[in-house]
Amino acid sequence: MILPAAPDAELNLTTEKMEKVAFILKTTAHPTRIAIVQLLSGHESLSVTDISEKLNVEQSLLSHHLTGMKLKGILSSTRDGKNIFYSLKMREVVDVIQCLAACTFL
Amino acid sequence: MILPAAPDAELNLTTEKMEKVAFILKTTAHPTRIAIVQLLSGHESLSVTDISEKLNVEQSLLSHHLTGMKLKGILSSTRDGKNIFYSLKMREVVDVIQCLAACTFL
DNA sequence: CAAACTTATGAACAGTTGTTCATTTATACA
DNA sequence: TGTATAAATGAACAACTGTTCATAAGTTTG
Repeated sequence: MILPAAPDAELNLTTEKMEKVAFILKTTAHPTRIAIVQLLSGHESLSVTDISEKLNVEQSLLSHHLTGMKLKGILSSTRDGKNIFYSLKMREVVDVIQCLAACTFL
Repeated sequence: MILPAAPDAELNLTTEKMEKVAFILKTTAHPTRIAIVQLLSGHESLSVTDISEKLNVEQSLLSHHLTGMKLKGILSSTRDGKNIFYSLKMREVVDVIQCLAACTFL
């Protein structure tokens, strides 16, 4: 059973975990990548072309972002014919973004 | 009233908010800075020397991290005599780290 | 198989970030 | 006022990141 964190609980991470958390944060910390997460949070999966059109990001640049995020475990992909479909693998990042986005002062 | 996010809720952020979220994530995405947040989550405030000793980070480097985090609104500081005490201003980052840290696969 | 389409890759480059070191500023106290 | 202590600053530099461009690789269809 996973206990929900009490408000303002004291953190208690090992060095290793801090590095992993930093890694995930870093991987997500970019407007385009957040937009990708946001978009995929509302769709089971989308092709590169879909994402490129919806976000208005050029193919090559998007591909770099996508492959990076896949490499780091945030996304997964499968090919269907000519298309490659990406989907959210690490759904927790949605919660993280949600959490920060809920901050009234932003 | 702020509603808690439903599990796997769809994100819906404006471009501006995505940039702000990215900014916060980026500011936090570093093992030392996460360690700082962790440490301060358990103390009202700590001096630079306190933090330096507890985290084993050299004074100047720590100062760079601290002033950066303060500049970006994550920390605040007040002087008391020779010491400068830092404390957590944006407590939401604790929740963000908490959330990610709770991922079982980390 | 050639042409069209979709996505990935790699080189190149600018810009940013993390770190170290030396120096400076601010405060306390003898 | 001089010395000690605490923290900030700035220059310098290596490492990393984001972006563009040109090209390659995989797939479908004629």
